[in-house]
Amino acid sequence: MMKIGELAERTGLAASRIRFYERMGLLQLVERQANGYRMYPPEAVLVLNLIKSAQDAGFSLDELRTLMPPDLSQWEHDTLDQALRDKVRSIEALQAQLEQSKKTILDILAQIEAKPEDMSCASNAQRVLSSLGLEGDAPITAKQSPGKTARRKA
Amino acid sequence: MMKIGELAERTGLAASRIRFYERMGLLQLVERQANGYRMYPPEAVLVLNLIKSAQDAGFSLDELRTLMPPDLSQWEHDTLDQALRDKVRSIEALQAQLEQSKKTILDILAQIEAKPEDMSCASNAQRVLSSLGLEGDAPITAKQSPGKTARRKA
DNA sequence: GATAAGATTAAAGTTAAGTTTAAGGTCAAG
DNA sequence: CTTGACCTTAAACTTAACTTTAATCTTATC
Repeated sequence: MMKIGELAERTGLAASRIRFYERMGLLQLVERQANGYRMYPPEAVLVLNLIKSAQDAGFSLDELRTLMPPDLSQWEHDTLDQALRDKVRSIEALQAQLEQSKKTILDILAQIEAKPEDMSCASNAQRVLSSLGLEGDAPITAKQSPGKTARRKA
Repeated sequence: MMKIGELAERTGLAASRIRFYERMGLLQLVERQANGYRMYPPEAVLVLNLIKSAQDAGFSLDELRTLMPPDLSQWEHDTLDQALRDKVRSIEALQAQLEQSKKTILDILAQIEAKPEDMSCASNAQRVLSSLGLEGDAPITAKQSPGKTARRKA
């Protein structure tokens, strides 16, 4: 059993962040001493690292709250299983999108490099902009729900 | 030349968002009529679509503000070029990270599937958790700056 | 001329994921 | 018995990227 400072040190998370996760219902794995101090079992390190990994994998805290087991022994198998499969699919979607973004950027770079010596920057800019196929999404009908992807890394 | 409503329709962005971009200094490409209405040239569609694409590629509005040309003809070649190259690198970093996240999740799935018939859910949870190499980052020295990656798609 | 659609503004609200602050308890060491 | 490190809480603050609201003006249409 350890106090919050040690848990913070062992996970690399700020103590405030650990308390925040507890408030958000993500970390039930905690007891209180007589003096009010939080005491954590060693598994709390695993759980917090799992939370970190899951966040990096694109899970929001909100998603995690519905998925994380309250006491490490109540994993709801089917829910969890489905969520993991969903997440793999959404990671794959993001990967595809990133690949596309990368291509777009590389295209832009190529276009810029390919600027004719005698062309003005202004014309080149026009040329580059117009040649990118940035015609937009034709927002004719409904917006499809975008699906969660990656968080920014704070 | 078009009014904001048409530009909104043509780009799929809410008018409030277009005004917001202007306030943020991202869209100088706008004039005012005698009545106060904003009027946009057709290129504004290109610029906004470029902003959208760049956002999807992981540029923050802040980054974009320093990169977007005020009038389509002042691209600072070297700055822009470098920013694009940087962004490609950070996209590649995010791709690698996503690949890792995906592997982790697939590992977890495999572990869950591999649960021995006679093992309790609790023990299986323990087994899965402990076998993931979630040992944390050994936050011994400094935090390296994480580098910008992808935005969430709103 | 009334109504409605669409434009304007400033200012306030929203969400996520925390951090920071203020005001205080607890505990080991000297 | 005081100092300093570490713990507690509630509440306020932060940042990004917008949206919403409220109050007003313009323009086109019936």
